[in-house]
Amino acid sequence: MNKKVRVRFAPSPTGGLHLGGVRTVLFNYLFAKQQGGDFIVRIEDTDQTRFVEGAEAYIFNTLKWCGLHPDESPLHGGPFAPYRQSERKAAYRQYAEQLVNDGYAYYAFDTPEELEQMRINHKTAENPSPQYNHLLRAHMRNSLTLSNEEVKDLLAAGTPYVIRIKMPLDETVSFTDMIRGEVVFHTNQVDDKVLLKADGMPTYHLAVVVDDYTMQISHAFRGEEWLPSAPVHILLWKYLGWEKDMPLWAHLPLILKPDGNGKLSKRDGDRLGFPVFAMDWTDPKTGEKTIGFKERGFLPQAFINLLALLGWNDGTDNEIFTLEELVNKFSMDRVHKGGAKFDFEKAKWYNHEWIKRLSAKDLSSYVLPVLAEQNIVVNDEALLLRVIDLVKERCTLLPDFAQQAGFFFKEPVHFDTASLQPKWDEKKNLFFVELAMALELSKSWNAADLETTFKELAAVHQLKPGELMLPFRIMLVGGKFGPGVFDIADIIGRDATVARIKHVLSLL
RNA sequence: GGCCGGUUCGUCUAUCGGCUAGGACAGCCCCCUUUCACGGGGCAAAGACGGGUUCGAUUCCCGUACCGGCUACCA
Repeated sequence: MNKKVRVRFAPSPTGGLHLGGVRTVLFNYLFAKQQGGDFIVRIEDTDQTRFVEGAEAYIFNTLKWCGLHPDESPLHGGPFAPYRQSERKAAYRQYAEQLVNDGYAYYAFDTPEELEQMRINHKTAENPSPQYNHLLRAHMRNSLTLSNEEVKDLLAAGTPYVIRIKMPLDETVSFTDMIRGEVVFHTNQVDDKVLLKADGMPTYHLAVVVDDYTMQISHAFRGEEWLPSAPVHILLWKYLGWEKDMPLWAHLPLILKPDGNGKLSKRDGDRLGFPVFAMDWTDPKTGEKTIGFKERGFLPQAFINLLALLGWNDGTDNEIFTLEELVNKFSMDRVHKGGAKFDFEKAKWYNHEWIKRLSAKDLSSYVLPVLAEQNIVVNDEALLLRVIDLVKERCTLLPDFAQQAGFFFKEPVHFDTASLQPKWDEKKNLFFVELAMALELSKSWNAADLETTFKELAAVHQLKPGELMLPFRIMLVGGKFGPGVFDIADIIGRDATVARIKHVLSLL
């Protein structure tokens, strides 16, 4: 029997969503949609000390921008509500206690100070991070070392305690990862993770198992950093008696720093000058703002595309995929095992490709705001589309449209006369004076005729068109950029063309 | 330190035992273009190391090295 595919993305609302997070969402989404399954978003907010205002809303805004719509979530509702772990708090304790009763877990009364002391006492060169494990638990204050009476008294007195899993001795825990195959752990090496915290909240370890079970999750995909705690989760599935319902696991490779090594972090983006978060994120406490891919000028299509290809490919040379194509072609067994260093240059290339591919019409809603930044209001849509088609191949990021398209709608504020000055002379000046006159009188107005007029006049003045084109360009657009000059003149029209020539002439 | 994972051009990657090791980004050169792009062509660039298994290993196995992750009452 095949149970329905149900996957979940389970972020904790502690800040902006970064590349790796979005990719995890994406792989979940692609898998779910391909299998005709459900994509669930569950908020893992069991650590109340790390709660960050606005982070949850940010996550949903990001998903919306990416076009990855959840089937169930705290925002969208669903049959397994609530989807916030903080709102499911009451459910976890009974399972933790059931585990204690069944001998799979125990109460631990050690205070944070005692734990710290233990770590200091047992820390050696060979063992820099002592764990609360099968050896050390014998020396700590817990229901394994204390008598039943003592435990009862402590509990009755309201002494703070946590519930820890009791890792079995000399056992082997293994599972088959969809990406990595068989992974084996030895229980002696795993510590007694806290399941239920002193504040009554579950830790991730308990919550993820309980919720994945209750929400009937069929496949659980998460970052590779979770691999070491997998044995705890596997054992919990077993101890809770749910083994046959355990989801299939896949641990996704990490996204690494472009230089050096290590996991990509927000800091790396700041340091190297590229976004790491999907969208702008402002920390409500510090007011610190971190730029996102969206605001940096990426198209969601490109963002999704580049993320998908970071660790996955379809086996062909194709690198450009729509979301729909990804849904069709994605497969977990083609996901890489190794981590990938993030390359911002390649990321930009994806965006450039998507700008070139999208129609002017599709691009216009992204270009309009860029132009509005420069106080340009476009009310001629046909003109806008024509301009976009003319310049889009020159735009890598959306803000590039400001320079490439702005001068079609507004006279440049700055003219690069410095590039003209050195080679400027009276002959050229005269040419442009006459060009302005000729253009004012010309009967037709199109790129081809403009070019003819221009070249004929150059011949009359015994000047090479080549040395006049750049000046002309600078007069029309302000600098050494933009599409063909005659196309520009054609579009901006007679009045603007003549006015800009005269204006720059007056500057020289 | 221990445990787990990983290792093909600078980077992302193809290869499911036959390879003259392919593609893409970045780099360099040429053509197109009297801006910049786009487009076209080309150059340079890789299997961490050592053992096996095999007619044959980048591909399978083992070891070593290196890189990464984890090692919290954080996720």
